[in-house]
Amino acid sequence: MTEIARLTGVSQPTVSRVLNGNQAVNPEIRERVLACAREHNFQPNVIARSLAGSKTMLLGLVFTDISNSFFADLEKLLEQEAKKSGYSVIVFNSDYDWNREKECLDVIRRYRVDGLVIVPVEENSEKFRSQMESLDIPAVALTRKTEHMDCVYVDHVEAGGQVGRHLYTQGCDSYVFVGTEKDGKYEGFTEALREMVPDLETRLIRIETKNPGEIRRTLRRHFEGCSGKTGIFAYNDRRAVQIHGILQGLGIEVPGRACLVGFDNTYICDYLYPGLSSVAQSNEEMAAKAVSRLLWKIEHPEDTEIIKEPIRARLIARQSSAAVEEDKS
Amino acid sequence: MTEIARLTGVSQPTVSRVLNGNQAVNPEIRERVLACAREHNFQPNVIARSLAGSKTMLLGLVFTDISNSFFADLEKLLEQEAKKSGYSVIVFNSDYDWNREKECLDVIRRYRVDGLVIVPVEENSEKFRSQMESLDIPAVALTRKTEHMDCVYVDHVEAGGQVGRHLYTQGCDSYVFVGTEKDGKYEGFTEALREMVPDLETRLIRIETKNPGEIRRTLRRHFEGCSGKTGIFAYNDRRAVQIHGILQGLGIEVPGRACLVGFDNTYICDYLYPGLSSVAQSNEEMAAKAVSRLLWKIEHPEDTEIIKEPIRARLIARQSSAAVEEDKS
DNA sequence: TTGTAGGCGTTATCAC
DNA sequence: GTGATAACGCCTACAA
Repeated sequence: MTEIARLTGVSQPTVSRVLNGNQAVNPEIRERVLACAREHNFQPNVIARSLAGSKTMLLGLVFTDISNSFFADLEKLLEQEAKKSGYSVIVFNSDYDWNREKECLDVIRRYRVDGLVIVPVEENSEKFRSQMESLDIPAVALTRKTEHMDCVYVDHVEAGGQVGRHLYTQGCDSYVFVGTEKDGKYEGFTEALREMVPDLETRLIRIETKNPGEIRRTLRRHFEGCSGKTGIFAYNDRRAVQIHGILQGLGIEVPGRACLVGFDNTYICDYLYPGLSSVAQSNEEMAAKAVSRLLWKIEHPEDTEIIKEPIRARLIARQSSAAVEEDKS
Repeated sequence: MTEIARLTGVSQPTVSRVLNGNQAVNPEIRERVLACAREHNFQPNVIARSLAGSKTMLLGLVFTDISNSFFADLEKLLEQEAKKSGYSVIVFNSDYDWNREKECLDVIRRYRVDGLVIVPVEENSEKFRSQMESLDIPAVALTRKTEHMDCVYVDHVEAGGQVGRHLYTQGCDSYVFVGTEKDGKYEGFTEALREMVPDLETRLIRIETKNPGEIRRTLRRHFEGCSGKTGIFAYNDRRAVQIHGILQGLGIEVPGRACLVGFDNTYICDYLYPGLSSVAQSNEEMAAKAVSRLLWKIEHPEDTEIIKEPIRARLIARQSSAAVEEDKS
């Protein structure tokens, strides 16, 4: 910048004014400066600007595991949204590990980012709460419902309910949930079913293990012991694909004997045969809401209100949970 | 920092020395300062440090599309590697678009990152070359073989050869390549096959479209017209899964009538039924080599040598390309 | 409209 | 060993 000032024979602040479009500058000088800047492909030093201005134009992004394509997709969208307002993102992975998460937050503090979007490892632990408080940076939790800070998340309970009603409607009379008990999807799933299936307890099993052999044995036992149609709900598509493969190996027809529903609605749903029903979360919406809320907080630090923004998911039904066998024309 | 100096009754530069472990400081003062820093959970302002020191401890990462899980995986590994040396990463997506790539590079320049890892949109175009030159930052190209700059990439030609030989060995007598002609995998695949199959031209088709209907028709026609075993090689797992689904829909047994091989060896390979053979690129190795090379260049700016680092992939054979039908016990 | 002066939070280079 | 002092590149007054 000083260099440009020297070359154009004006003072450095004048160059600054021109480049920032501030105030009024002599049109002639403006042109001269702009030309020179273009010629040298001048890019202002954001670091210096940050130091002087106190805004870094950086957003910190902390994921649990960006190699999970669901988060990868979010990162892309968040970056896009941030870019619209001139922000760049600095990205971290906590690997579902508290200590790493803390390390990430420390580094984030060192960089004096203007805001933070985080997928917490343990969203409602006291540890996390106090860490976020001591951080004291505008922040939004993504994907998880938090009590003590702003959050944008998909309503898993409601989504689980959708899946429960769907599978019931497809004529299923026994059910399998693949995932953990603590999952909101499980809660919503079972709640919805209980309304229609009085003796649900005897008709529902839950599979938590990831061990293929164990899953295989459990499913075989299940299907040997019942003749009706079974509705299977897996907590994500990855899991659903695994179940799908195991069912094929066991010779259980989908959707003939088992209706299968996944979660995340990833590309694989269309590629699998039969097409995998899945619950679509609108990542675009989540990313947009998270960033816009964050920017608002950055610009209005006085506003300490905590906003919880649940986003409704929607079930995309495909052949894997169709009531009738599709024709293969 | 000044604050800590005030609280501990020493000068600010002294605090700096303590915190950086520089030089010799009075042990007593050292302890006092460290204690105070810990108490206030002091994190040095990297921005200011960058301005003064001229190192930002930032690496720029430019991907074509991080929502592709292959790149997402790389991002995670790159970040891990960078972190080992105290670097953080600032992440961009070019979306396979020249202009966006240029925008990313501009922003990267503004942040005065110490180094850059980039997956180029068009690795050997003149445009890209000149952009990288004018950037004038230590940089390494990832995934693509570049002539004018350092690169770390998987040897696709060699990998394609492995697949060709494998499918031939499995007893295939006709072949399908799914992907573009310009792909190194195609080159290696056909070269290897040509050595063993004299009339390859009549036994090989290539599918480039992503349209499921078109693919389906092409494959149906192919299998109606030949009775032997067909080897199918898809340029990535995503594509392979699609083909896999279409084959199932057509009632073509895998690996009975068709042997299928994908590329990237993603999680899905184990989950699919039958398990999908695939080529594993060592992302760990790529990430580690890219970062270590980059750090070396950062520390030795005088070294202008260009190093090309091809990495060998390896074929992971699973049931989808097994010579014999597996037993379903 | 433009230039001068001071400061952002560090590091580095001096004297003391 | 330690404390002044001058950068680093920019922004924001304020003065001209």
